[in-house]
Amino acid sequence: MPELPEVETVCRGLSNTILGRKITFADNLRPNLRIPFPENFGAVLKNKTIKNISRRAKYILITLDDGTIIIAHLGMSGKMVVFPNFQNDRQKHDHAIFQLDDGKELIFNDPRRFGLITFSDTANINKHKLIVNLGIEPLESGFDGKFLFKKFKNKNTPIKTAIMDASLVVGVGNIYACEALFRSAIAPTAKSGEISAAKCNELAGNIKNVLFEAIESGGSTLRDYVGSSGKSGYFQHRFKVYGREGESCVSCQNPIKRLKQSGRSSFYCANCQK
DNA sequence: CGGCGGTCCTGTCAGC
DNA sequence: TGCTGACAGGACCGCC
Repeated sequence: MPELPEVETVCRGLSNTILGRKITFADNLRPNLRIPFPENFGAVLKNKTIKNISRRAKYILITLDDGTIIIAHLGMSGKMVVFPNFQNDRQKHDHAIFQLDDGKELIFNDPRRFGLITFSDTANINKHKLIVNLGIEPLESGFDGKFLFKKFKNKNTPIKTAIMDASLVVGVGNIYACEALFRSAIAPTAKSGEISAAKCNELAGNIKNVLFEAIESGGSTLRDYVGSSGKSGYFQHRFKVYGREGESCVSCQNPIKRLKQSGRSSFYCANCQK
């Protein structure tokens, strides 16, 4: 999936292309993704105008002129792509379509169906089940070394698992967790409670930097991620450890290793990261 | 409550 | 060529 930089790239792309447009027709092409589509999906959206597009964690929030908010998540394999014309043929795994008053069409496609689309509204969005327990945004100023040091106190959880915990900090997925730990020279298995205040500062800074740089590069494309314009990202060419098992460390030339933590692959340099 | 494993689903790739 | 198993960007849920 898209991690935070990819979702941010999609949001920016959508803002540039569909903001202010009216939805003339919308439909879900199957009853559910990870959760069921809302009842009356098309009827609720018809003739509503798109007033705002934002992001909270990896959720895309599309606010309409009546206060309805479309909550969309791309899961592991989801895409939201704007086409210049209404499409005659539906592609495999197209699950929802939004036709706009300027003739463009927004399509939600998700092979693995780990994504979701549901509704909330401006009065209730912060209380929404999917939103209410989310932790701090990593690119906001409140996310810093002090914050991490405080949260990590007395925690036995491996640092990699901790920074991927969305109730602590959102949007740090497997790729950027690995990359930020490498930049900080911290082993993914290090106990979070044993990370010094100085190292927490370094780590918070590197999480921000790696996310910023990835957003600047239009995200990372592994298999088939594309932004809302259908373009690939470029940050994957700058991975130092992710997906590089057996290749040499860019810093010390020792081979990059891989291990499983909470069911996810962690890539790291055992020599550089302690 | 914290932490971990299983699970949802399809697609791709390596190995035999 | 075709089968099988491992693995993939996420995150919820339930179990200890």
